[in-house]
Order: sequence, then structure tokens, then C-alpha cells
Amino acid sequence: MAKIKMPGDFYEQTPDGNILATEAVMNTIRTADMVFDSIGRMLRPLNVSAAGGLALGILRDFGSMSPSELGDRLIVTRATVTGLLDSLERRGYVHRSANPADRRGLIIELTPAGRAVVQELRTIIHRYEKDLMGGFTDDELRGYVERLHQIQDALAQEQG
Amino acid sequence: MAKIKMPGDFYEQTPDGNILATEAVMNTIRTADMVFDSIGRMLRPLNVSAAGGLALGILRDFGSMSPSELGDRLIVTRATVTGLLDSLERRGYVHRSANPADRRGLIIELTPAGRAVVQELRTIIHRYEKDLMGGFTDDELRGYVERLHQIQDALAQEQG
DNA sequence: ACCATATTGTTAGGGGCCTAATGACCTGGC
DNA sequence: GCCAGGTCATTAGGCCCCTAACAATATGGT
Repeated sequence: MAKIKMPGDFYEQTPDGNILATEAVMNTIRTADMVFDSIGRMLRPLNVSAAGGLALGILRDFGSMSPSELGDRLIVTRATVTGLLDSLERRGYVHRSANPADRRGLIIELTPAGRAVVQELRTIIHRYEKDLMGGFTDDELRGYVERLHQIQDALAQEQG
Repeated sequence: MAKIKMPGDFYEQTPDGNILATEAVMNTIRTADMVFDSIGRMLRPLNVSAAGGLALGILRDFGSMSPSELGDRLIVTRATVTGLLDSLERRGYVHRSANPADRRGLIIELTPAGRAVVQELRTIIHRYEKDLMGGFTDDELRGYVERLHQIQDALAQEQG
């Protein structure tokens, strides 16, 4: 995520502000940041970042693809993918090769080591997710996810 | 936030995973990221980043303080504050001076330009927040914020 | 007084994200 | 066939965040 830590005590409201809206926005970012950091700590022993793990997972599920397509799936620019691949390739989790069908392009493949990391990582993440959300009923989770979708829709609308 | 863009189609579940929990975690991060980016775009004309704006707001509301205290309020390390201040000082929004009471320390002050930016910024942000959350009733917002707090509590517990 | 211990801000190094610019390469329309 | 206008991946430069290590300075206990 484009990151920032949202402080607990936010700054004073302007008279026309809506406290509830402000709190919703602020806590949305703050919560996500905490979750993200926590996942990062959890993945540390595996020698992958959250971003790297996500990329490896996509490569496992969808097969080899170009950096461009990977960027589309990660919702990230091609420039970011270049850096991410540099890092993953250095760790031996991924391999860049030429695309015979298009001399501009590359094909990114998971190495056996990369494939192994995805397995470990998923086990860890899924247990983490279950633990974190364990205090909610399915209905509560469904309601929560729906709110998030509504916010995403509002965002997509006011400026795609 | 430590950021990553969560892709819409997440990777395949492991058999023992809980789809709802995974979706909740994934959408939490994804939504926050979208919101954060959207705020960043909105603040661009003001020549401040979201992090910078937050820092300026804190300085306005709590008065001059040390980089350490600012870091505590922003929930960020001192090292991060150093960089943030470099950036804000370059823009003329903030001023570093020596702390007469402690020769190790500094005191960070808002400049008049910095103070002006805070005003504009808040007007923009509060309107944005109202617009974004305009589709929800107060009760819905309260429920949503409560969920977020519950997740934060769960996070704080399992590893402060 | 004196010294171990803690704190302050900075630097160095590692990621992740973005925009803008670049050269190599496709493609479609003429 | 040719060339304008896309697209591919990369680099350069910016911002934000983190950990680790540093010198300078405080502080508290003996």
C-alpha cells in the first residue's frame, strides 16, 4: 500500500466536517496498515515481502506471464514490477526469460524454490486470517466485506 | 502505510482456509490502499503528501514538538520523521531549531506557509470524507468503525 | 563525581509505490 | 512497404516506511 501510519488522535475537525466520516476514513487506513505490517512481520522468516508473496501467488495460480500482466493483476505499474522482479529474482524465486513471440517482452516463471515458498506462505497466511477474524460471525464478516465493497464502488465512481 | 495493491482476484484458497476471513483481510487492505491513493491525488495540487499533511496537522493542533514526539503521534520511527522533516523543510512548511533545554533535541515549528497549507488541506479532506461516506447512515458508519476497532484490538493482542 | 544505561536525531541500506522519459519493438492504416 | 502511434521493460528521481548502528547528550544510582 501507499503507506502512512494513521495516528490515533487525529487532528481537530473543521466546523463543516463529519466526525463519523473522518473516523471511518482514518480507521480504514489505520487498520489496513496494522494488518499489512503484521503480515509483513509474519512473512519475514520466509524471506519474502508481502508484495513479493502476492506476486508469487499470482504466478502460481495463473502460470507464467509477462511483467505487464503481472502488474495488472497486482494493480501496480510496470516500473514497480521491474523492482519487484529484481528482488524476487535475486532471491531465486522467479526467472525472467525472453518472449519468443514478442521481442519487447519477457516471460516470468516461478522457480521450484518460488513454488515452495508459495506453499509455506499460504499456510501461514490462511491461519493468520482465520485467527484475526476469528472473533466475528460469518454474517458479521459478510457485512463488513460488503461495506468495504461499497466504499470501493464509491471510490471507483468519483474518479476511476 | 506499508503499501501494496491487493489484486481483485486473489490467489486460490488452501483447503483449510476460510474464504470469508481471507476476503475480509484482502479487502481491508485493498480498500485502504484505494482511499489512500485517492487522498494523495487530491492533495497533489497543495504540494504535500498525505504523510506530510498529517504531520502538519499534528503540529498545528498540538503545537511545536520534538521529532520524537511527532514520530510517536504519527506512529512512525524517528528515522522516518527525519526524512519527512527534510521534505517539509525543503518546501518551507516547517522549521527545525535547537532545543535549549536538551542539547540532543530539536523543536519543530510550523511556518506561516505550513499553517496556511493545513487550512486548505482540511477543507479538502473533510469534504472528501463526507462525499466518500455519504452513502452510509450514521448507524452504518458506527458499525463499520466498530468492526475496524475490533480488528485493531485483535491485532494489538496477538502481538503488540 | 562517575559511569552504566537510555534517549535524541541522523545516516546507511532495503523495500515498495509513483511519474516521466527512453529505446526497442508491434501494428494498423494508407 | 512505411510510418505514426501504441506497448514493453527499464531507468532516474521522489516519497514513505523500516531496521541497525552511531555520536552526542541526559539521567539515575552508587
